[in-house]
Amino acid sequence: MNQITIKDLALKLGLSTSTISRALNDHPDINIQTKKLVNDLATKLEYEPNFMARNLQSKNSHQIGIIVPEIKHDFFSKAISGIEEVAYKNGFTVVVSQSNEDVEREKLNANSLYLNRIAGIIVSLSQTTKNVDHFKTLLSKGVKIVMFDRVAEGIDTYKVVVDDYQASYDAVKYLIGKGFKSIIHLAGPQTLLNCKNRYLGYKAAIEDSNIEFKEELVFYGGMHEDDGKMDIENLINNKIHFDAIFAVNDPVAIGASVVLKKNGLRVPEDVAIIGFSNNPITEYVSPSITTIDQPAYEMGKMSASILIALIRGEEMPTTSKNTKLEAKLILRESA
Amino acid sequence: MNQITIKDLALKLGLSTSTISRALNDHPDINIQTKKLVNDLATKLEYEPNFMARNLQSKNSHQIGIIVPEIKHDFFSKAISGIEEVAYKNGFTVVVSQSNEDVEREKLNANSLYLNRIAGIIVSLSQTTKNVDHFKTLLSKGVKIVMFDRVAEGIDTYKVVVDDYQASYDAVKYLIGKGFKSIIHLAGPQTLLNCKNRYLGYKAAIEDSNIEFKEELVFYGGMHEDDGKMDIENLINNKIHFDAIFAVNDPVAIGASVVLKKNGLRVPEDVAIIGFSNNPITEYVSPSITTIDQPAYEMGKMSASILIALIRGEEMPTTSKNTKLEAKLILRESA
DNA sequence: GTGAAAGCGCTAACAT
DNA sequence: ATGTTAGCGCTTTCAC
Repeated sequence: MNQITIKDLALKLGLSTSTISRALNDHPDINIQTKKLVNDLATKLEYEPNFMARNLQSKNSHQIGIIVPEIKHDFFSKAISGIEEVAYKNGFTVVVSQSNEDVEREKLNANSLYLNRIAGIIVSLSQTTKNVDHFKTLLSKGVKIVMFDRVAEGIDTYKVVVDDYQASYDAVKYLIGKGFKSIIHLAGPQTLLNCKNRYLGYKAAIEDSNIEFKEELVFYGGMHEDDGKMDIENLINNKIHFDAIFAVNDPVAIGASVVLKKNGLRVPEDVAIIGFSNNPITEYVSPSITTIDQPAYEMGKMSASILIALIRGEEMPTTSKNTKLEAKLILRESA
Repeated sequence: MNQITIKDLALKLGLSTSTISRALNDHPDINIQTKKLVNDLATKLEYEPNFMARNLQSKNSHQIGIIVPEIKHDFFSKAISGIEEVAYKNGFTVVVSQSNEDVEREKLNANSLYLNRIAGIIVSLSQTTKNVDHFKTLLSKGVKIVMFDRVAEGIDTYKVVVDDYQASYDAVKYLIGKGFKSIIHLAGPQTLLNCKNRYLGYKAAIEDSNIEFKEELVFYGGMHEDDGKMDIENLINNKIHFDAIFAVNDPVAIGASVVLKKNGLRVPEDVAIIGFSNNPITEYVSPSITTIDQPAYEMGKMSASILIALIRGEEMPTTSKNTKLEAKLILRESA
């Protein structure tokens, strides 16, 4: 573990550490021959710069912190891959942490990243995050933050989302066009802006048609499979009539589908279903689930590009603080 | 971004930085009143220690690096959660990176972790990793390494696996007991020890029964869905007879299942299938896939415990360098 | 073109 | 119980 340092190189070459440092960093002042000398010895001795020392000196770490609810969700793991892609290309490494849908864990993660003097944070909020004061604090301390997908209102930072409103609007319009009349919405936490927009898109689509909007047909819950199951079980037990479901995301849609089948209801003949995110599993379940594709990988890349520009104080890749990427309806068997 | 440092505290309190440092770290020598004084001011001023400086000084980072093929696989994301769990409890943070099944990327990731003076590395090898010289190099530089699931032979480090041999043996014995006679094996890269053991378990189960073992019934390929598809397509095109499949993992099993269905073959009546890993998707596909459950979360926790003990030079939680956890057959519709 | 010296924030041996 | 000093490995002014 005995690391070669620039001091070692300096000693062997009879030069000063500053010359070594400059040579290694290709500083214009240094004689080209000296540079060669230094670099040759460095490779020969397998010199590896100590990033910790360099970071301490330069006061920033070239590490990007990511906080997502759960990496096991296909959407998030794809987004992370996108972030990694851009990060590596720009000489940044990536630290991933999960909030497990728990605000408290989210706070801990955020703070721990900060203590490690992370260069910036890319975050997608947990379900239980009601307010984002912990991120506002970091922001005020100068930490660069980009939010994606699960973003919050009322925090002044860059955000990368999909046009949740429009995509939801289109999906529900599609259901209406197919003749469905009692379309319920299994909604997510309205503190999350994307969930709110999905709800608003649903509402607008209904109101723009000749159907009466009923708030009683909106059921607010979580974003897991169990939430979808519970909602539909309740509806069936209470004999509430509906012929289509617009779910806030795919797990909820799948949970709903499972319960419907168990109760002898046919999908889509008796009840149609549309989910959100295009999780690969939606293609495998039977019936396969109609859903909305979010460009997860692209969202990750975009978030990273923005964050890195922010860190470097460079020109931003986007004009607006709110980047909206396109999402599109993927037709399958369930609707 | 102007950080409060111990120097600031020292100045305000008229004490030396060393006293502040010791007070903050609860050093026994320090007067209890002084400690209170220091800690109170620290909280008041929102002092946050600079980990980079601390790490530079102590020459280690309290960061654990993870390298997995792809985080989107349920097995790996669960394992990562397990690692995180233990890491956080012990004051370590976690840096995740993906090799994308590419050795070259794996090498880059490993080296980048090393340059960042990571405290240790937990790795599950990529499919394309034929030799592990890059890890041997790190090992010789004193980096602590733990391998899990996709481990290699011929490298002297701690490993956490499932009893792949026994689990495979049991699965194939189960198929034989059900009366299947032409059981093929869709095998993974034999450079990965777990793949090799799954193959050996398959072979032993066959040989221990009254069935002739035929190497022609073993098909070596990758670990993705497409590999399973390709193999089965070829078999069908070449009219090779088989009545059961033991696949090296779930994606391969699912790929096989899809092609069988497409060709009008019934699962399990015409061909039975058993996968490996208990990916949640195996429960959702139709027919659901019989598979072997690996305790992913536990494996992650165990790997992290071992690595941290290794880093701290503490007593090891395991007696052997090879930890084997139990895997068990989960019966579903496909076999 | 190169060197000397200071400092990033923190810790720890060695005083006192 | 507290202070002084040095140093972790690197970069960067300021000299020459």
